[in-house]
Amino acid sequence: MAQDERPVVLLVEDEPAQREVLAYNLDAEGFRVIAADNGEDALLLVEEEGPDIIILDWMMPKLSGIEVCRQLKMRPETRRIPIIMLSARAEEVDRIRGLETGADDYVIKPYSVLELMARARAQLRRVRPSTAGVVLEWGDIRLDPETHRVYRADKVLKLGPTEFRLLTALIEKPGRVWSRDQLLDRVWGRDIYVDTRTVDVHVGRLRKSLMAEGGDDPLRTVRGAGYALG
Amino acid sequence: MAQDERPVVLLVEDEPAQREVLAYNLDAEGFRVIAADNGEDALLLVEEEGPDIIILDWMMPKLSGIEVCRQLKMRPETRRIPIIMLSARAEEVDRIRGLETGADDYVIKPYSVLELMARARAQLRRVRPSTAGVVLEWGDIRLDPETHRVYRADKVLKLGPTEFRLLTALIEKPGRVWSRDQLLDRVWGRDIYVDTRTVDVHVGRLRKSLMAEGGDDPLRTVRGAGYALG
DNA sequence: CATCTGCGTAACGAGTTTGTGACAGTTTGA
DNA sequence: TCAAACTGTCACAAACTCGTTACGCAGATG
Repeated sequence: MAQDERPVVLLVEDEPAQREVLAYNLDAEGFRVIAADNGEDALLLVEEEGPDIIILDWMMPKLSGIEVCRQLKMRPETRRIPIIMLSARAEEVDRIRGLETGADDYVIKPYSVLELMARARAQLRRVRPSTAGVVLEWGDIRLDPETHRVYRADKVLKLGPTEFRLLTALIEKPGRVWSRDQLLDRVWGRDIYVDTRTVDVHVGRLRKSLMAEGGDDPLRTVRGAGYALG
Repeated sequence: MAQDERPVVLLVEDEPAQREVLAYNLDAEGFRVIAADNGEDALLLVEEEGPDIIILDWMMPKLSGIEVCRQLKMRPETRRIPIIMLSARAEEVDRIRGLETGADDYVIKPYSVLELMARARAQLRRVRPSTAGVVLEWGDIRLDPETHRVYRADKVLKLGPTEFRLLTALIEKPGRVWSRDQLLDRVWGRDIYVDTRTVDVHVGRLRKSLMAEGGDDPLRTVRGAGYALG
């Protein structure tokens, strides 16, 4: 799942004027917009960019919106991306067809831009509910206490329980140096007896995990004092 | 909670084999099915049961589907019930005629059962948009608290009561990690004494049910912390 | 330079946590 | 009433983590 700040919308519309208006509004709405003016390019962009939602015009050169929709909804790895269809035809029959091909919603031209924005947001909420809790961040490292997930540069990292608690302790006050004893208190618990060298080992393991996908070492060793994040 | 809040479909088809197949699928799709094998009975059942949607065969003894449709669409108290017509004739002329009589949609035999189901759902959504109240969704998993039904990729899953409650708890905040104790509180009840390992077993059972029709494991085990959906 | 102290890390066995099949008791529905 | 479905517990295996130790390197000290 793309964990960029802004959700990515793929806008597929062959009419440049329409495309520009929509792109502008979607951008203002907080989406990152990528666009295509035909079905073939659209399918390619889906693979390359993995958008969070797709807005798809019905009539298009090369590959119709219906066909693009059908193909995307057949593949397991893309079927979960919400698709909103745009059409100039108002007939009820068309509406039904649109739903049949698997489109998640359907807007008839001329539409209100606000309505389309609202529907886009609704679809996005449905598939990718926002984790509204507190997220701790430092640099490109993000730690979500609620989901117990740690990201670096938008990639999910795999940490052991102690590594997770250690990082939580460090990221709460970035830059601050903690002695080994302080860390033992905070991470292991006040009354547990563990050798202070254990801290070194776990800092080492955390370093390795944080750098598993590349990137600098974000942990700072302060000789004679302890450790800090940043 | 209402025991049977399922939408009612009236299935009118004189061919027993066809009727059975459709009835089975409609049931699996979440409809309560009532059936008739001729037009006269159909009209009676509409009065007695007030179905939410009607699937109507074209050719039938006593009173043809066209005639039933026309009569229903003339009466104000029944005209709003969506009607889907089935026909063996593929000619476009028939299609138009069907729509003229007031049918809301039209399916030509041989049809894909899935297609018919999709159209039935679409019609129902159109007339009765808030039929289901809140539906909880995550990815391709859908849970309808009102009908007590769980779908994955549009297929109905069979869950035990505890599995259902467990999934409900998890899907309310997708991604969030719940400790075993929290889950015991939420799913089993605050003051019940149950071993925490029971949670593991039910998570295992839920996993099995969710993956019965294929698909990834949507449940995440967070070692030392608990479980999460996604 | 020789020595000393602190730190990084591979390796390892012990201990913990989790997954799961089996089972007996209970509930549900026909 | 009976059969089927469901529940909670247990036991065992597998997977995973933990803390410790030992050894080598780097900086500091003199």
